[in-house]
Amino acid sequence: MDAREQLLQAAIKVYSTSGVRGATTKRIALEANVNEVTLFRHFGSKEALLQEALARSAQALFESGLPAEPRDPASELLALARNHYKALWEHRELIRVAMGEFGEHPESTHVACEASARFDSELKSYLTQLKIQGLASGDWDPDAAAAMLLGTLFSDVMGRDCMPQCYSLGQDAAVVEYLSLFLRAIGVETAAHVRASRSRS
Amino acid sequence: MDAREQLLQAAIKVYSTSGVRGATTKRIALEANVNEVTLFRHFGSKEALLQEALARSAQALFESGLPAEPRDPASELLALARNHYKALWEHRELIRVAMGEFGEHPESTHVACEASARFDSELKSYLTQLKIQGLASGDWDPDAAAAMLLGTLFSDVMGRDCMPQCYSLGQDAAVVEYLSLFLRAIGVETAAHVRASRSRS
DNA sequence: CTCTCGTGAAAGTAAGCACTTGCATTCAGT
DNA sequence: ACTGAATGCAAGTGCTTACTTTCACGAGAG
Repeated sequence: MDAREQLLQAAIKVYSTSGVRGATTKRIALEANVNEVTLFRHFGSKEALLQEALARSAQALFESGLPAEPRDPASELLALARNHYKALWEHRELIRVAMGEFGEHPESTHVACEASARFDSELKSYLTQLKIQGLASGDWDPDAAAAMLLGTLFSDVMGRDCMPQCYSLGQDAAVVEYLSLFLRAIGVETAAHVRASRSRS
Repeated sequence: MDAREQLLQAAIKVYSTSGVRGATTKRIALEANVNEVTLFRHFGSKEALLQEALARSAQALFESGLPAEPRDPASELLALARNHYKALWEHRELIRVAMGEFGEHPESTHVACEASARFDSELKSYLTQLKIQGLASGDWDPDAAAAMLLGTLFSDVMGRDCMPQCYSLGQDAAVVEYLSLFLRAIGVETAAHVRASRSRS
């Protein structure tokens, strides 16, 4: 196995549970089944290793998959919500730790923030299109609406294992409920679509 | 000044920016304008100090102020949202750091989680009452709705300084928009109330 | 005046940290 | 068979950490 690759993976793993200060070169090397010296031979410093590992992880996190032209908002948004939720869930420890270290190491979270912002802006233009094409009704703000949908998914993921007593619904059922509420909020008609897909889960 | 009190305050301050590992006894003592030895004389260990400081902070964070019987849902919920948002905003660094260390020190976040859960459950029963009394319409789940409202506020606070480019609206305007969307989602009639109060901000 | 109590200052201890050095081993390419 | 690159291992360096020990000082209570 490639020592370099194993070190990168081990680095994210250890960082995800313990942060920058907790991710000691010893622990990373141990996790990678590699000698600690090898770490320095490949990356020069702990900081360089973490930076490379984090940048790589942040890359693949966000994919909206939203069409430029809305056709069936209910099901398109449901697909978006499900995919985004899943991605968030799988990286929740990493996200939590990275957010916690935003105060001290803003540069390391910067990549992730930018990716997330791009995602947010795609959703905004989609929602704006919805209003223009008359597929949604009411006097709401697309920026606020996008923040609401993504924020709801985000905080479900963040909260679900810290305070499970707040989440009586299963994960997919919750996502479907969120979307149903959201569609009513932005005045999208066919809530029946969403209800139907609930039984699929 | 009381050395003990100054140490407690300094502890939260340093912890909020650097976490457990970053909050060294030296830094805390310096921030408190107190000799490092005094820290140990009062609290015995760094861990004990942090535990006491965090427990005290978590206490005062959540106050719903929601009436048991809903009378004017739109304005009652707006007041709730504004107060909650303000409380979250003031403690955002602390919350971020504590969340980031949930993986390693779940016990220290436990107090905060419980307080937050109590808050959530108050909102849930309020929303359930809304449905029972016919002040809200539609087939929505109170648990999901509560998670949606609180989650939206929470993630606005968490995201606003990490990715400001996503938040075009000011803070109060955003809260008002969120609430307006939320009221439509749960089918509460008098959105006019909320719109009117927007100009107040 | 004295005694105690809270504090500061300086020094030290044992452990852990990132990182280095030197040498032995293995293994692929020629 | 020889070379060179990648790795492991043991030891060590200089710094920081939590925490201790010792001594000195000042104020308030008896």
